[in-house]
Amino acid sequence: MMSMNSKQPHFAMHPTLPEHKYPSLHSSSEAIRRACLPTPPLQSNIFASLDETLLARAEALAAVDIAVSQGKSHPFKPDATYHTMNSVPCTSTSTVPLVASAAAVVGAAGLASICDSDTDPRELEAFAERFKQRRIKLGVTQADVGSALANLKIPGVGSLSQSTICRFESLTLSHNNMIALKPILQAWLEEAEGAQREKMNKPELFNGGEKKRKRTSIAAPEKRSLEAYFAVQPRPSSEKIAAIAEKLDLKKNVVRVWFCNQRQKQKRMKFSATY
DNA sequence: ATGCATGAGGT
DNA sequence: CCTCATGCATA
Repeated sequence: MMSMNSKQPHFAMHPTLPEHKYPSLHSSSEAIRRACLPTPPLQSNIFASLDETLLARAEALAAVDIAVSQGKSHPFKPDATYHTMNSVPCTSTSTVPLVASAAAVVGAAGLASICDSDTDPRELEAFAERFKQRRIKLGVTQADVGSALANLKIPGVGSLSQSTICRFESLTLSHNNMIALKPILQAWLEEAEGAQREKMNKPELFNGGEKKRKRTSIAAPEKRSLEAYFAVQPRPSSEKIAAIAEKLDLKKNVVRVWFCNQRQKQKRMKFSATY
């Protein structure tokens, strides 16, 4: 009845990304990344047979894990910046569908060519910082930037949430995501600074929804167990997920999503290289 | 700032 | 069912 009718005006976001603008965020880059990956080693069959052993083992590990108190256990480091991740030998020379002439539009410096400098982690890091600094100077919040993006009228680009802007600034997005967003945010920045020079800007607001979504909260003990399982098998089968879900008394889908999110987390720029 | 969730596109 | 980009809700 009222499960999920109208949330927010889903502008033209992901579903309509004109694949002739940015290095198609999906498929291609995926293959490239995999090709560049060092080693996709074991961890598949060894655990196949001993399920129960695995679970027990993992929980035991979890216990030890917390006892030692994060000495080096999990792959995440909240402070690990990605400089060592320069493993981007994938010559970016392929994805440049020349949009040059459109330079007159936004001001010639926006989303034109995608050169090495745009894919360089260091450059992205530097840009993210400059971006935040200038954004603040403009007196604009992350949320403001997000909604203002829709005013740029860039084909295929709609608004973004405060979450995404925040993640961009803190580099907690995938490398590819950073690369795709950079030109857009850069265009906004220039636009905003130019507009301010003249007069003022016009903040954009949109409707207040109805229908709240509830966020499941996984308790610390369960989370520890999940982390332990994850350390041993990041991609459990449906059956294993079910087993884990039952042991931890969580809904199977919650567990499945938790693993998905955990995998994504590992791939974020800030965490990917250092572990 | 970040945890859990959704949906599109791919296997 | 997965990966990825994103977002709502919330600490």
